[in-house]
This record gives sequence, structure tokens and C-alpha cells, in this order.
Amino acid sequence: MSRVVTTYHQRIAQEKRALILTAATALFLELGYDRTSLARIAERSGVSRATLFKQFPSKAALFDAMVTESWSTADDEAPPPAGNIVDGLGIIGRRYAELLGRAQMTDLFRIVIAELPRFPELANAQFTHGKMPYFESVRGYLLAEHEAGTVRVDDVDLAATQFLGMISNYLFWPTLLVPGWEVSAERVAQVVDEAVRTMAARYAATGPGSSQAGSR
Amino acid sequence: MSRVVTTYHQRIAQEKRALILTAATALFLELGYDRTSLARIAERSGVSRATLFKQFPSKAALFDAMVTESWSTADDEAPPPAGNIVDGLGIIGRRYAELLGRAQMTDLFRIVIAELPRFPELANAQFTHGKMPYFESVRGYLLAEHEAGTVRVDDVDLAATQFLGMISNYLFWPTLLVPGWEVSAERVAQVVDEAVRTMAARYAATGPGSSQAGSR
DNA sequence: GAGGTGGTGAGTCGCTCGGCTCACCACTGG
DNA sequence: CCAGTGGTGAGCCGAGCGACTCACCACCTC
Repeated sequence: MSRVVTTYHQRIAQEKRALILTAATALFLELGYDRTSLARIAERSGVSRATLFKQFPSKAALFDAMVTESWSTADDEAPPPAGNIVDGLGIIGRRYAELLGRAQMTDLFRIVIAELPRFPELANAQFTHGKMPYFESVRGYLLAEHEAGTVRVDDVDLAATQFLGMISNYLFWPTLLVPGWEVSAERVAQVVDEAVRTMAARYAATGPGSSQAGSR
Repeated sequence: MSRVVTTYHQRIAQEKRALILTAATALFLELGYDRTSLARIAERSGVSRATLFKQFPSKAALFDAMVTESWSTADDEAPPPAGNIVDGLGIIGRRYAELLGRAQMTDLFRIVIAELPRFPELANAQFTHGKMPYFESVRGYLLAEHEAGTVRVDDVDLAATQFLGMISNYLFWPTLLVPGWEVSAERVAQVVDEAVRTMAARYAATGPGSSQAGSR
């Protein structure tokens, strides 16, 4: 991105910063905000406490940097299908399910929910990087299909929420509540498929279209 | 229930216990587990710290009692529609929406999610008093209608989850994330109605039944 | 009115926390 | 070779925490 001056001891400083963030991420996600002490972060990252305080002015700043960094790497790993609306609901739903299924993603959600009263600005990040891209994608798809006459959707916002809700309510909540919960890949695909079918049945343009039965 | 012996100073003790629980509930829900100190609970409840320690052996025990008590009063206020499955999806959905809409209910959800790693047994309570009764109710209704031939539902569990997910994803998540979020009663009813219609369209017995269009 | 139950308030203990300071060292770039 | 940047380790501080103790008191019941 920007031209990096690098090459002084600055490089070492950035390495230390990365080490701190890695350790902080692991500890915050595992223990929560209060039970994670800066001393343990320093110990785990192999960095002195003085360095930690020079890099991050306060515990809150470190926590904020950790969340921001986690979201950015999450975006890198699986970019949201922003503009591509022609692939239909299936691909969007599958990517959404994939996002919800990542283990450290649920941990991140958990701590964000827990610390929201203390860090209200995290709610924005949660929406911006989490649900919103997928919601917009579904919304755009439905809107385009509606205008094309393929489907008939009066309340697009509600319909999009319905679709994502059918997926997340099955895949996400148990993961958030039950520690070691896992859903097989087949079941994930099935859940998404069924959600797509339900949407097709509900919002068919006129009569029952191609989405009717489905023996499988 | 059980015959209460009462009438010694035991009654006073129970009053004190209730005062403690009330204060503890307010503080835990507002500040979270770690940031709530027993000293502040004692101060707020107007009870000495010694009394607090005699009533509850530890902070964890007090927290557990608080959650249990909150769930039981929640059940009293709106008993889950356990056996009554003839009223259909609408009444179940509306009661579910009413549960999710209560302000202190979201606070309770938040702290339970936050402290789950430390109190794993809370997950059971969350399921037992929260989602499960409504899930079972929807499930039972769909099963009965399926056997009656009114609808055709192959995967009852998935269908029930879809229904509740369409509701909770619209009403619950924003409430959990955005501090002062509110949804009007009309919109709540609309969301539930649309979820019912979607279910009817998807799981119609053969052709499109009575649930076809719906201009509104 | 005497006995006993239960509440009270103050105090103590050991511990951990976030935050901060400072003298000292390692290493790089000129 | 030497100046300077950045990391290090140890230590200190004030505060708050959960947990516990004990002498004292208020009140009801017999």
C-alpha cells in the first residue's frame, strides 16, 4: 500500500508488535478481556512489558487493535461476495456458512458481544465485516431478480434476513453456545440448500417454478 | 410447593437473600461478571458483606443463583407453549418474538454468552429455558400436521430451525448488538407473519395451498 | 426477661492488576 | 567506531479484588 520506509530497527519493532498481537488474540479469545492480563500477554509473546506499553498505550487500545486485526485477516481469508450477484443465493449462503463455521470467528463474536457495553464502537465493526456484506449481497440479488421478474419480493430486507437467519440459526448459535460443536460439511451444504429451496418456494414469481419438489 | 416452616428470623434471611439477588442481577447484567464486585452488590442491596457471604459461599455461586432466578421468573412471566400445538406457528412465533424482545432478556443472553467458557453448565440452562421449548413446540406442530397430511415436511428439525431463525435473525441480533435498538410491535407482527407465510409456501402438502399470494 | 438466631460493620489478608520508571544492553547505519 | 534507536528486566505504586473473622447488636420466640 503506502511506501514503507522500513529498515531501521523499525522492522524489529513491527515484529514485536505482531508477536504481541498474536499472543493477545489467543489470550483475549480464550480468557476474555478482564481475565487477560498484560503481564501474561507479554510473557506469552516473549516480549518485555516495557515494550508492550511502548507499542500500545493502554489495554483498551491493544484490545481494539486485536479486534481490528482479526477482522482484517478474516476478510483476507474469505472476501465477501460483494458485487457478484449472479451466482445466486447458493454461493452466498455457502460463503456465509463458511464464515460462521470458523472456530476463531465464533470466539471473536463471543468476546465482541461480551464487551460491547464497554466498547460500543465494536458493534459497527461487527456489522461492517460480519453480517452486512452478505446481507447486502443477498439483498442485491433479490432486488435484481425481482426487477427481472424472476421472483416476486415485496420486502427485500426482510427476505434477505430470512435467508441468512435460516442458515445462521442452525449453524451459528449452537457453535456459540456449545464449546466443541461441529457440523459436518454435508449437513452444512444441506442446510444452505434447504434455505435456498424455501426462498424459491416462497418468492416464486407466479406459480411454482423450477423449485417445486426436491426429493433429496 | 413444599411446606414452608418460615417464621423465625428465617423470613428476614429470605428477604435479604432476595435483596441481594435483585442487586446482583442489576449489576451483573450491567457490568458483567468481572467488573461486578461483591462489595458493590452488598452496598446496592443495603446488606452487609458478611451477610452476603453467609448467604452465598462464593461469587460464582451468587452468579449461578442469579441466572437461575432470572430464568425462572422469565418462565413465570411467559410460560412456553409446550403442549398446545393446535394454535399453529403464528402464536408460537409471536411468543418467541415477545421473549426475544424483552430488554433484560438480551442482557441475560449477553452475559451468558460471555461467561460460557467459565460456566459451561449455563449452556444447558440457555437451551432449556430459551430456545428449546419453542423449538419443540414448532417441531411438534409440524410433525402433527405432517402426519395429518396438511403439510409435507421431511426434515422437521431443520424446518423448525428455519422458522425460528427467520424470526430471531431479524429481532434478536440487532437487539443484542445495538444498545438501544427497538422494533415496533407492528413490525414484529409482520416479521412473524411473513415467517409463517414462508413456511406455508415451502411446506405446502402438494400444490400451492391457501398460502399462495398474499398481497400485503 | 432470657436465650438464640441472624445481621452488622469494620477490619485484615494475600493477591493481582494496569500503569509507569529507569538504568542498561544489543544492534544497526552512517 | 560511535551515535542512536529500540528492547530489556526489574522494581515500584496505588488500587481493587475475593475471602474471611469477630465482637457487637436488634429482634423474635419461648
